[in-house]
Amino acid sequence: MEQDYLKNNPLILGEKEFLQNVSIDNVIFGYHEKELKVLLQKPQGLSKWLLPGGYIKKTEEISAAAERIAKERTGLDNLFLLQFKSFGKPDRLQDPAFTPESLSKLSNMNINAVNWLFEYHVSVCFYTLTEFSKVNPKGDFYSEQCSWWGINEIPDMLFDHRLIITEALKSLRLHLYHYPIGLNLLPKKFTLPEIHALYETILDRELDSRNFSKKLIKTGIIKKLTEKKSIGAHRSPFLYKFDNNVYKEALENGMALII
Amino acid sequence: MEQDYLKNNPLILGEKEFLQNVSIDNVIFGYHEKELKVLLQKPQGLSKWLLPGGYIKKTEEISAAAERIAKERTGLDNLFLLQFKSFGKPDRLQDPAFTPESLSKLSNMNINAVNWLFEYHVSVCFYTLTEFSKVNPKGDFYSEQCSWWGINEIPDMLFDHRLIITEALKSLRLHLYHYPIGLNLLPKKFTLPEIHALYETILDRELDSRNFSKKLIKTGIIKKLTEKKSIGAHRSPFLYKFDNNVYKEALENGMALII
DNA sequence: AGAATAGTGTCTTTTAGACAATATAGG
DNA sequence: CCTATATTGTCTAAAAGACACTATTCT
Repeated sequence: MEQDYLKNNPLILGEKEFLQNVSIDNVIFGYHEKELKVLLQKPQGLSKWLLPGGYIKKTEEISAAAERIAKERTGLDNLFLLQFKSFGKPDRLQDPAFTPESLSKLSNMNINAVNWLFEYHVSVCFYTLTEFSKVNPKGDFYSEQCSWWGINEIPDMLFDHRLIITEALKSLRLHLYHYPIGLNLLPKKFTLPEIHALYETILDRELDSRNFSKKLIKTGIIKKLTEKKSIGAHRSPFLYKFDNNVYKEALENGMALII
Repeated sequence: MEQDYLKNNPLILGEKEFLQNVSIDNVIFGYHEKELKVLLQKPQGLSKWLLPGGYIKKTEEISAAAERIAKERTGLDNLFLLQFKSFGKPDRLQDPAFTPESLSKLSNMNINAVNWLFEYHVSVCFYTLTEFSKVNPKGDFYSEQCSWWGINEIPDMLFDHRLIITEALKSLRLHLYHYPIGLNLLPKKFTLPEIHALYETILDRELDSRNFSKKLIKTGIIKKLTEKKSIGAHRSPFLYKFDNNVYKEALENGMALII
């Protein structure tokens, strides 16, 4: 991991290897037991937090760059990243916490103010949603910390990264009405209460369980199994699984789920 | 106009003034009398057509760049441009029709293969919709032609510009279900048959006129006037206008219009 | 009067939304 | 038997969708 990041280190490779004036930022949402969180990093020596982001190699597509960056910077793999918006303002990267001094200290290199990293970068942003209890995010070489933050408790962020998170959340919620989610998020076999809680958490509002089940089942996207899940006490709920064909079709062409 | 473009000419100013590896492309849809068209340019000496696009100055936001570029390259002003997607693949700009020779000929300058213009550019794309009968698009200094093309008769396009048009059209159609359109497109006072035709044209399908009117009026976004429009023969339809407050609110927070 | 287009109403089916009692498994 | 949770049905209101006749204006 660390080797990977050093091997691809923009501070070392610089503008020979990477595109200039464009960058990638990933908003990685994590869900677990009715909690929606977002994965953030804190560079050593800086006081603010950062989205896991990076630069695009001259040889790769932007979507591939987003995946590589997510892996290198957090250790998370096989994320289903969706591009949602690009951000570009001349002063995006001007932040009192991000200076040649802080960056020099962080990297143990001599970074000066005309370094390309301080230039105006247009950031192409992606978001994804994953199960955060199973994954163990690892910060990279430069990150002092890499951790999940509750969506309502975002710490002080560098640059315009708070805005980017807000926009990503908007996109995620809009997405929910047109496309299926949950495949990479719930266990292969899951219960109705589980997927119900997932939707409630993302939308941050209550959904009538009777109406929710009716609608979701009517889309044909989930199939009831004969098995039940045995949880600690009381009644064991039936298990369901996604119908892969319907799911794939809905991902490509959209679906109507008015919840 | 020509002076403006020369003043801002990327071929002359180059990487000192503009961001590298990022560009803007605008998909300008035009509507008039049941026809949906898109504005394309053909550079002198090239055999393929191009979206009006350009580069971002180091001092401007991407949205401002999109507006400036639209104006410089087509003469169109006050367009309501919406960012819809960014495109980035290493070989995006590799096209047998786009070579140092063709560009040299086009610009009367000596452009060689290592010029920054041939590098991998991530294109941030915007689209807009305008009335094409009122506007007289002017090509810029480098464009031999600048003209409207029917949405189903797109000519041979340079680079990935055909894909960009396809994606823009998808976005426009999706947009139609969530946001109002027409304010910059129809005359201030318009008739029900006119706005009906507009929606039918964009969606490329028939909409029952009775149901369409009912739904549109129920949203409160249009108001009936007492005047009628007199068109050549037969019955004169009533005029309507948009309710500016409702329209603005719907633009910001979305609306439900299931048509 | 006739032709062409604008404008509008009703019925049926589907969907949304509100609402709570019953069934079941584990203790 | 008790408790906690899963599951499911009905009613009403609203909306969607199918459908065609009447009104008006101009010629």
